[in-house]
Amino acid sequence: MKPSLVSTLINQVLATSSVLLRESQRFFRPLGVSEAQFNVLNVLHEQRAGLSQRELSDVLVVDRSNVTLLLDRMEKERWVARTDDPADRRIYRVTLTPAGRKLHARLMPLYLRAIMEVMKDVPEAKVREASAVLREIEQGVGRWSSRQRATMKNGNVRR
Amino acid sequence: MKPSLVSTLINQVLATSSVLLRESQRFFRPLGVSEAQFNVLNVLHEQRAGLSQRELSDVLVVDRSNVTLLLDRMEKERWVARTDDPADRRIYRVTLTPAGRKLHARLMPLYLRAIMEVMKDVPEAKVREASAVLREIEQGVGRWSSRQRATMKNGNVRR
DNA sequence: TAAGATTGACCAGTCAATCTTA
DNA sequence: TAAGATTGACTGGTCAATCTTA
Repeated sequence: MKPSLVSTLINQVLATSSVLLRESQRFFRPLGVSEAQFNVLNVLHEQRAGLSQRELSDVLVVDRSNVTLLLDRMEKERWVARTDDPADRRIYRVTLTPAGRKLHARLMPLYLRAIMEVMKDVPEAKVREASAVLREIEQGVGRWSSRQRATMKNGNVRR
Repeated sequence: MKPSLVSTLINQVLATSSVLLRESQRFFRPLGVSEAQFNVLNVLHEQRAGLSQRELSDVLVVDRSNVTLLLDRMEKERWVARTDDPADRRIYRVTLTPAGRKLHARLMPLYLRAIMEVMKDVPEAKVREASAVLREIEQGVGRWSSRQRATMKNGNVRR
């Protein structure tokens, strides 16, 4: 495998995602939410019982500290609620409010229509294939990352 | 084509890129640069004559205003230089300094080794295929975006 | 008029340090 | 000790407005 090929794919992933992020921001902005907030709506919509902030940060692949600020803004808009967990007082259960559900119900069809429009020329088999490769990359990065951390912990010796 | 399939791929692109960004930040940080700065080094390395900030923002797919700040920090480290364009006084030609080239030469092999390690189990054909699909998505988004802008300009009438 | 660069206000992400509770 | 949430300092991204030059 040639390094240039691999490098091209990595760059392509980053470029595509950067374009996706930019356009989805432009798409959501006039609708009153950010792309990150839409993700939160999506995740919580599937989790009627709510999630802890820690769980949210894992699903969203962002730092815990960032979830705090994201939820602060969404709580101010009354789209999500932090309620105390009855069993563990360290934890908030984060849930959608009725307003949050309503917002999600309004945005989802618009979003789906837009991405179907974008992808209408790509055959289904290719879509499946690409998803699978990306998943492999994600896992590869995960393995690489844990190996790195292990190396660091062991003292990172040079000789 | 089912919307859920498309939606899955989009989410996968965003998740993979988010993991890539996070890990490459952790990778570059101890080396003294950010991921965005490494990209700048890469782009300028291929362009001995230098680029305007506008051209840089197009290649990097970021806003012009952001290039200003990025270069401010890199100029302070003496990795890049802004020189006046002899033909157009509005423009800076941005080039790598010798220190910038040296840094690039030091980082590139480390980076290539890391991504080869990450991708070593993915067959070459799949890598090519995935690149192609992502390129199609990127183009699809581009087309969608221009159509949106055109619609906005025409007054965005409801009836 | 338009195009390149900058500035200011904002959102989103990271990390390191701290507080509270398990 | 460890885990969940928060805070503060920082980078990186967007947009809108402004300044200078074409």
